[in-house]
Amino acid sequence: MELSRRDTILKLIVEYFIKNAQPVGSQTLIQEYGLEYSSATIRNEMQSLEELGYLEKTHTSSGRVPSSEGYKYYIEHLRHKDLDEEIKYSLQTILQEKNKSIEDVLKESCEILAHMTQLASVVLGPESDSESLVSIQIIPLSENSATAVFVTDKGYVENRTFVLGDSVNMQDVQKCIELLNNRLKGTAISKLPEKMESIKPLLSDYVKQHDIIYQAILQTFLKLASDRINTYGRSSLFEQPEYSKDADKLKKMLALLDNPECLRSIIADGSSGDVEIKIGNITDELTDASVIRAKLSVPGHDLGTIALVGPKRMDYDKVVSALEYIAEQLDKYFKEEKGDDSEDVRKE
Amino acid sequence: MELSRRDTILKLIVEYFIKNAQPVGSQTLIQEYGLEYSSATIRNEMQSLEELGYLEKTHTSSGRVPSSEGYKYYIEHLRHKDLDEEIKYSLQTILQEKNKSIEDVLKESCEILAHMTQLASVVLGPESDSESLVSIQIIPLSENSATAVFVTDKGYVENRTFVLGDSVNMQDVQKCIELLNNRLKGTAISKLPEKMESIKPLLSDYVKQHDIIYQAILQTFLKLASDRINTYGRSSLFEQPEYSKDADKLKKMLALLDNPECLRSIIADGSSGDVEIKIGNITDELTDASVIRAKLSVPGHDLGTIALVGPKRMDYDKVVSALEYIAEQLDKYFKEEKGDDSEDVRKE
DNA sequence: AGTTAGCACTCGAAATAAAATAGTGCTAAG
DNA sequence: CTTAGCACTATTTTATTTCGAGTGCTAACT
Repeated sequence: MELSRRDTILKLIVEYFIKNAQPVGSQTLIQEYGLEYSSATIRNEMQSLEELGYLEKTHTSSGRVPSSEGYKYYIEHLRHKDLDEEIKYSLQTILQEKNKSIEDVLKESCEILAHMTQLASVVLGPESDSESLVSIQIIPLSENSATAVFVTDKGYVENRTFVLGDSVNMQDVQKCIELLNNRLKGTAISKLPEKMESIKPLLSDYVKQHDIIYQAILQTFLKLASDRINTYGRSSLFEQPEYSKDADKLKKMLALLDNPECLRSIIADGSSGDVEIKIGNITDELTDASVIRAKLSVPGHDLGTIALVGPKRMDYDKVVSALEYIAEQLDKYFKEEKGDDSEDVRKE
Repeated sequence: MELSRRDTILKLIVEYFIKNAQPVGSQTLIQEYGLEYSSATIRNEMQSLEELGYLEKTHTSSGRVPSSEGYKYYIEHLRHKDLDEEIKYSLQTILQEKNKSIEDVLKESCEILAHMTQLASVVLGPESDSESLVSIQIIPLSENSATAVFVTDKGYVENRTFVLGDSVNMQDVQKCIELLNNRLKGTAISKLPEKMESIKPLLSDYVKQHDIIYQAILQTFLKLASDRINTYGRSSLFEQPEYSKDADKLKKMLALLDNPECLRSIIADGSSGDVEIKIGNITDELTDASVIRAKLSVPGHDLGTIALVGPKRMDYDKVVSALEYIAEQLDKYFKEEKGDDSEDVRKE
């Protein structure tokens, strides 16, 4: 489909700006892309586009820069939608590996993405009520220590070491773990801390140093139930002129990436399924950053969320295409692999 | 002990510069610390100190700045050596918690340190030949997946998920793990990959899809044997004027922190025991950074290494005192806790 | 009616010049 | 040995100029 002159100009401005991080003037557009219109015509179109809210000026006599609305329009109507071959190939390799936990697949995909897009990426574990405890194992390490391993149905593992001595002994820990295994298998990890509360009396009848052990296990459960969030490619952000030229902005951005709660609140909300995009005004502090987010799931199963974070000026086409590709491939993979078992999966 | 006039002046210059990141002039010293000597006298001393190699000038008519030698002299002869109460208290809380793996204790200590000193901190796991495999457990997650958990004697846990299907079945994985458990218990994690090689033939007689499983487990072993390295408080570095005013320097620093191999090579070498300090010329790129490192161990047992990384101008007194305190407390803790079992420990 | 050449005008960035500041080193006197 | 006094130096700050990329508008052109 042929684009209108106006759309062509908007598209080129967005793409030039994404690439060069410089406001775009009418002259530039002609030189760079050999547009057939005169600079005055282009200026007129630019003026209209500005009135429509798609472009902005940094000062009275500067070139134009896309507004948040401009990016949004670009993403919806103008982007190419074809995924960079290099990214596709890299992701393919990772997504097709069997015997890897989803955790690891998402992690590695995000590393790739961060590297290829020069943005920071974030992986947020699945919601804690769609993940349940499968088993607790106790493994003696030496005469005086043992580690307890907690495994969830998503293949996530958490562990806690007990140093035995006057205050704690092996039998007690073992009894305790046995009891918990019986009582807690299949419990959603978000429910573990409260269920633990109800088991407390039982424990105290049964085990000598119940309080120390109880506290330790409760802590582990809290950790298990809290969001697992990891970031990658922080240092990629240096390559972005927005940040390499403005230390303060970079600082705020990295502060966000270092703050799990805040990051979570930005990335977690929103519905499952499609790729979602927030342009500008990510937080009160970060008014010119963007977040692109994909919540990955197979029907009824939350697999976690991945997101890319960076300056408002980012290659939306590339990022959106890549995230869509990941979502699609994971979907395909689960349909294939599970096959007829899928019934069982959906029941949970 | 009274310090000589020269030492007093050097001490004050180092401390002023550490605090304010500004070259120190004779006038400043008088105003700030009420020194009894005239500015000319101080200038003369400064000149001598410069000739001795302890001070430097940034340009002909600037104030003085400590040289690497100057810092070294300060650390050896002039620092206060008393640990900040706040740091001490925070560390105490962490170091006294029982039932926590060393891994976690070091991690949390480093987080505290990074925060309190405004530096980045690094934890490097113990050397891989002083850590051995204790057990492998296989835990079914659902009809078509299972996770294998690998535990070391230091309480470190690694895991790998197997998706069952056409290519892999439960019996095979189970048989495999059983075999490995029998053969590999007690093996140093650095030796696992090569020992695995020798087991390969056995496996192929025994298990159908040995190759896929073999590869997966080998990968896990490699991961287990590779250095575990984590960094904390990267963003603290922004508070340092060295980095907030020089994006390029910051970039290089963060690149180092993002590069596990390079970081390892800087932090890992050197002997066990004392706190070691490298001032300036950390890498070819980072000529004005410093690293302070403490390899923590109980006799015969490497517990890992922690390090603080930052600009050459850092509060050496605070950092060294804190690291010494951690080393000392861990030592005490292990002596207490292990008690008469210490014989057994030393044998390994 | 839509397009374009021409031109005055705007604002920021880069270059230049001037002033202010914080320091040194040296000399000569106390 | 210490220090007051002073000439000298380099950086930082501030002010001034110049330059250029870009706009908006008007009037002519197709």
